[in-house]
Amino acid sequence: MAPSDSDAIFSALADPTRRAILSLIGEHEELTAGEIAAHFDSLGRTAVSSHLRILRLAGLVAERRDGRFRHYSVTSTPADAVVAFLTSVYQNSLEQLASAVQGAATSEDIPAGRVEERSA
Amino acid sequence: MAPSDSDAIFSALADPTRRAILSLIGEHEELTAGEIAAHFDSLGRTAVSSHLRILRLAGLVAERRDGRFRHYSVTSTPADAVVAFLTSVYQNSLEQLASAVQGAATSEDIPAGRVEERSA
DNA sequence: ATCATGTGTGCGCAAGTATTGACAAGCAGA
DNA sequence: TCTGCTTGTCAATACTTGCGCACACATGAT
Repeated sequence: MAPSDSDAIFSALADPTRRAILSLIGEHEELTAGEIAAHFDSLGRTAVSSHLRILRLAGLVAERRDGRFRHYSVTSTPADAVVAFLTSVYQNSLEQLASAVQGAATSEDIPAGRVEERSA
Repeated sequence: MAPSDSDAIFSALADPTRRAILSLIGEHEELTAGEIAAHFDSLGRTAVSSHLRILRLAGLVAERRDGRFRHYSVTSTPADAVVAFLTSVYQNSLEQLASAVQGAATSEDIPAGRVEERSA
């Protein structure tokens, strides 16, 4: 199964910048590469593009081409691989995981606690 | 106290060998470093030890010293950082995430472990 | 044609990984 | 006690991977 390669997903998630990009996209519905690059102007466009490419190859984001723009959005399925791994390891703490997810899922789409990324 | 550094956790989870070690420990309650190294005899003891050290520093495993043995077990809380990130990104697909977790949470049988953070 | 958006490529630098050799800690036997 | 053996880690080395940057190219709008 190509879309859910655990290795690619976890590797992609390993980089804090990529997690920040993912969070940023998650906040909005769609974001262009330029918008993303503008948020991390400490990084060059090529760096952001590279991260986007890795995220895309891992199946974490989807690309929609609109003219010369490329809109990126988060995909819904990749979390499966992460959850699958978590369930295989943290069987004992799954209740907490389930409650955490449920607590967030019951509220429709409130901006759940922003994940605190590296505070450089 | 830093509630499990997201960066360290995701970095630790990035390596497939470490994920395999984590899964292996998760299957059993406790495993000694030698037991783990025996499972990956393609790796040397030092390599396994390094991975264990990284997992320990990330708070993913706990170490219990028993004579000259060191028993490793998975901790119960580290999933928090992963869940926090997942909820912040995949808000729209949380229902599916919740169902996936619930489906796997039905089989819990292990008493909760204790979180023992060892800082060097 | 000109400019803007976004990506691919090559290079340099940094971080991580596996191996070898050696060391500290602990148990068993004489 | 001391010696021998096992467990597990530390130190140093070499190899591989990955990130970020500068330049150039492809695509699309004016």
